[in-house]
Amino acid sequence: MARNVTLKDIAQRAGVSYQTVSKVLRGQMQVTVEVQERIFAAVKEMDYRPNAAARNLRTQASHMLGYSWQPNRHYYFNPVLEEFQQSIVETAKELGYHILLFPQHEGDDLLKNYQELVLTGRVDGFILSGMETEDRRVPELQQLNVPLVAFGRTKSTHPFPYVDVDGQAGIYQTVHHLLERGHCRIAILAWPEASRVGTERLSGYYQAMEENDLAIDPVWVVRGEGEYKYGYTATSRLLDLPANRRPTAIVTMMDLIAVGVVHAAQDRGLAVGKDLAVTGFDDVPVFQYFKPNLTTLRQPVWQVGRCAVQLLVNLLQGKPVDQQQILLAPELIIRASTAGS
Amino acid sequence: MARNVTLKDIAQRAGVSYQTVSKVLRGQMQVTVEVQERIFAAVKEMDYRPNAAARNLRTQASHMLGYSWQPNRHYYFNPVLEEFQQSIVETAKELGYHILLFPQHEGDDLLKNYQELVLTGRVDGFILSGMETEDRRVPELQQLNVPLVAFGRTKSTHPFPYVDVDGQAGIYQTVHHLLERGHCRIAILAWPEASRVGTERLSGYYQAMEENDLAIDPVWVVRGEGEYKYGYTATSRLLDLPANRRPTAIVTMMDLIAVGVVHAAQDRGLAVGKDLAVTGFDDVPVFQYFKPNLTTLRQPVWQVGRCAVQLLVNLLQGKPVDQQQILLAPELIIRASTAGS
DNA sequence: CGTCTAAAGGCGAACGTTCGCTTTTAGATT
DNA sequence: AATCTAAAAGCGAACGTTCGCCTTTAGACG
Repeated sequence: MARNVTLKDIAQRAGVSYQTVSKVLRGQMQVTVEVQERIFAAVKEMDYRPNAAARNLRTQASHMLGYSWQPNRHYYFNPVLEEFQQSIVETAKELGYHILLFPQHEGDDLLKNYQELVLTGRVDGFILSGMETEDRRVPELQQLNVPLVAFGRTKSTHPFPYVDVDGQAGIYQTVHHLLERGHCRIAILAWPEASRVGTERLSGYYQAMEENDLAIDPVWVVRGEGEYKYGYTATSRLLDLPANRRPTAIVTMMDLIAVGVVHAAQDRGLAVGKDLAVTGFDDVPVFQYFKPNLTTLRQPVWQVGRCAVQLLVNLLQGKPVDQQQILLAPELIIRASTAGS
Repeated sequence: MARNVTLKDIAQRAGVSYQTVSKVLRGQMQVTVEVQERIFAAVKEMDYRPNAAARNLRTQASHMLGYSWQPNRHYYFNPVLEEFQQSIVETAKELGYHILLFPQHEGDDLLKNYQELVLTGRVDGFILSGMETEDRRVPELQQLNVPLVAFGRTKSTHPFPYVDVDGQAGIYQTVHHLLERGHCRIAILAWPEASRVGTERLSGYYQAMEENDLAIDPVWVVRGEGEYKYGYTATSRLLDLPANRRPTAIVTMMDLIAVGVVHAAQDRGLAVGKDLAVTGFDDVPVFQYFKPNLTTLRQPVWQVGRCAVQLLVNLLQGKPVDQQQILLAPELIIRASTAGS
């Protein structure tokens, strides 16, 4: 590979000192028009690019952001990963940053891995996703004094910058939609009590039901873990209830769970959308090939990525930020699974 | 953030010159046991990490690999992305490298983007995936003299290092399996003639059929583009054939296409697995929730990632490599969609 | 006892920037 | 015509490494 073009090469050709070239290129210095033109011409002709390592060394910043997510331990199926990655890469690029990949496996020694990246100066800050209720990453990074922005909140009392989707508003909207369709016995497959996201979404359900003065049978609120199977078994139990307590609609917090619900209903000969309404969460693209198509909440993943990167970069550059905690509303997509009869 | 610990800090504490510390830490120099112990003790106590930017500047290498893939332009659904990313990150880490994210959108000015990364010295080489038959990235990167390893081949006559899955062997195996199950009218939904991968996989079909002295009705070999819809419409046409020419098994090159096939068959009241055998390609995890489960070819994605990174790093470090073109066999996973009657 | 040798460690320089201060130049002001 | 001032450009130093060569030291040998 040919030796790289440096500031000195440009300076020589333009007949100025190399420091002047540096300043002119970054707009830190005023020079006569001729000099400026000579410099820009030389840059163009020689195809000069500033050396990243030298710049990083001098400015003590890498212009790299680490992106950390927690891979699903069971199998590879992360509906928002690709979209999110693309949005953060694109936004970072616009702001002059790059994204370094940094998956965080179950058993990994977190602290050590993060230190490795931070103390070597390889990254300036982190974007975290796949947040858990009690996420170890947040306190540990904060202790290291590393700027971070998370996609999602934790239970932590210590405030930190995040961008999240307003699950409460989303579920509220969903339940509202079902009420409009005439349902009044609505069940919800929630998550364990310890789940922060779950609890918050559930409150959207309570809110909508209360606003319409509907009594909630305690058995309609199911708490449980798991995905497809959870949806299937929980639904079987709900459908075993006597007719006057049996729900006519089931709200879930994940498309895959909703698919479990659909299958449980179909296995009993029920027509989903007609005999039973079902809703999901996430709008996973591939489920468009399931019948019936799912009414679901689409997260504004792209926008979350944009906000997160913008926020992080502002923090890094010491710019004032108006909001360190951002909440975005999901969009209700109405499809056949709640079509009504 | 506290000032970073440097070689000089360690040197001072250990009572040697900082250059000596550098050499000892990298095993380039022999010193007395006492000195060595003093150095290691100081490193440990002060938690020293070499500064990446300084090291990169001096060694003219970034120890970063760019990972470039071409996002699906229609929607986000890349079954192997996450697994592949994790395998390359893990392998890179073992070899002292990091992965920089670099999605390549449709309309992007390739050359400019790559130059940006390479000429600034931000990455040492590239891992490419999502290869197209005539992939512009390969010649352009080669012209820039940038080391690369691809996941997949192109039609290019110019040889380049790649790791790929042996689609011919995979389809051969699949057809062989169907023959054993007693099928002899086997159709295949191939890709357009221009597709390199498609043509190669198709040859596995011809090979298996010929070895068993089976005549191939030309209408069984369908060429077409698209995904789900292609599977659906092509199947409808095949099932319209008169009984003595109608295939009893359909081989596809993608799970999603296979799902289209399954739906087309089911819509005519056929029982897939019994009346019609169907096979996919990729073993997309989420299709385990489709009925019937698909017989499919699982790509050794993790191993591909490992090989690709190892190969690239060897090339970068000028180590001798025995094989620049690596072919790995996919694994046939037999499930209900070819169960037989 | 002087000389040679290898091992142990030191030292200057360079990688390509950016930063802050100094010098030169040209034009305006007294 | 001497002085002042701001604009234009230059210059040395530093960021934290690695590299190659040089110096010192101690022990072996004739």
